[in-house]
Order: sequence, then C-alpha cells, then structure tokens
Amino acid sequence: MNIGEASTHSGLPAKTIRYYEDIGLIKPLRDANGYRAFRQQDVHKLAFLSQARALGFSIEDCRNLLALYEDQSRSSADVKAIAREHLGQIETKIADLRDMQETLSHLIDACAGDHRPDCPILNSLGKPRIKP
Amino acid sequence: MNIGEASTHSGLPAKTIRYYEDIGLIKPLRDANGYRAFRQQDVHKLAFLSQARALGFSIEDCRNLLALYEDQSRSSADVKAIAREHLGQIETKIADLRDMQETLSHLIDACAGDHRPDCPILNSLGKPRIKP
DNA sequence: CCTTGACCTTCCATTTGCTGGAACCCCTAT
DNA sequence: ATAGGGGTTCCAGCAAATGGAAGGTCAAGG
Repeated sequence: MNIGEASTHSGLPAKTIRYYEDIGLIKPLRDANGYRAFRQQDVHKLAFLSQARALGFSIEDCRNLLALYEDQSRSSADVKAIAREHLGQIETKIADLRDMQETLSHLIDACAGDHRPDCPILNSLGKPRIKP
Repeated sequence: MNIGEASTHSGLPAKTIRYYEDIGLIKPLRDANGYRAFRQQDVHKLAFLSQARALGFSIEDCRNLLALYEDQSRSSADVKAIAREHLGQIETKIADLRDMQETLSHLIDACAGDHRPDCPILNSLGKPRIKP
C-alpha cells in the first residue's frame, strides 16, 4: 500500500505520515522503486496515532502508548496511568480556558462596541492586576 | 529602568521582553552603555501584553490591540470585534477539550488498571472510528 | 586597584508538530 | 512522447518563546 492509500485509511495527511516515520513512530517497508510500502499493521498504527493525537496525547505519549500497544504483556495499569495524567492536563487546560472565557465575556459585555473611543476592554488590559 | 525592573513590574521574563522588542511590540530606548531603558509607557505596554497573553490573545491580536490602545480615536467596536472573535476561539477550544475529556474519562473508567494486559483504552485507540 | 557577583548584551539552537515548496523520479494512459 | 498524478528528498518556516554561550558593565568589598 502506497502512502496515499495509507493516508486515506488512517485519516492522516501524507506529510504527517512521513514525519511520523522521520521521528521513528512507524517503520514502513520500501518497494523496489523507493516508495513506502505500508502493511496492515502500519496502517493500524497510523490510525491509532490519529486517534490518540485527536485526543490530545503528545507525540511522546503516543510513543509510549504505541509501545504498550505492541507489548502483549503490558499491564493495563501502565496505560491507565498515562491516560490519567493526560486527563489531568486536559482538565487543567479547560479550567484555564474557562477563566479566560469568563473574564473576556465580562469585558465584552461591559464594552459599548460603538464609535466612541472609550473601551473597558483596553482599560482593563492596561491596568495590571495584582498577581498573588 | 533596566530590563530586570521592567520584568518585575510587568510580570514578564526578561527573555520574553527582549523577544517582544525583537518582533517590534515595544521600542525601549537605550542608555549609553547599551542597556535598554524602559519608560513608564513601555512598562505599561508590557503589562498590557502580559494581561492580553494571559487571556490567550495571540501575538498578532496583541499587536492590533496595542495599536488600538495607542490610538486615541479608535472606536470601541473595533476592540470588541477582536475580543469577540477571540472569545469564539476560546469557546471552540473548550468544547474540543470537553469532548476529549469525556471520551478519555469513559475509557479510563472502563479500564481495570491492574496487572492484566487487557486494556479498553488501547483497544479503543486501535479501532479507528468512522469519520463523518 | 582588583576581584567578585549580579546584571546586562547579542546571537544561535531548541522546542512541538507539523506544513509548504522546490526539484526531481516513477508509472500509466493517450 | 507527453501529460497527469502519484511518489521521493531536503530545506524553510509557523507560534512563542526558552536555554545557553560568550562577553560587556557596574557597584561593593578587601
């Protein structure tokens, strides 16, 4: 299977697949003409990567998860630990974004949004808050 | 005022301040010895940038906001438009993260997390979903 | 006067995860 | 033979800093 087909099957752009090979996440074979030859297992791994990246796992996380994925004797606890760590990061990020969202929407509500120059958004940004 | 003091007052690392000068967000004066000399207005801008970045505005957004901040005759509508656009992006990001959070926490709940190899997390990642 | 240490300077490399483009090879169909 | 649609490599660059090397400056203390 050529890279184009692998791309269709995994949902990853060809460029990204080449990049993943570059950084050693996959190791497709090569045809006589130099074209990459993807086996089923390669496509499977690519789909795995696509999923894991979509869930926000970092490349390094993916590398670890792939290793566990391939290790028949891994314990599910190892995987769960990685996933939980990542879930924690996601939750932190959500909380941060929610803070931003709240502050920003208050500011937007307070701003007339007309032709006049007075703007609570800029006023507020101009006045540095006290940091704890 | 030297960069160290400007850093303390604005809450930005010195490295970041130099970087902001590099990309033209601020233009501090220079002392005879080559040290950057920050005026009150520079520190003020830095604090502004610090705030805006903390709210997740991109550097380019910051550049625009700064220009508006300095323009006495801007209309608040211009600022509001940028802020609203950004708020939309934040909300999208929150929604995305929430999807991840939900999927991931379901998977984590389903995973025994013991010494056995069977792991719903890896199983699920291995099976590519149908994309719409 | 000299040294020590805290500052400051510039410049270059690295990070993360790709993405774009140039220049070139390969295969099939017309 | 040539046009197209694959494929290949390598090099550059994006955001937004951060880290480190190599060196200049300044004030204080011995």
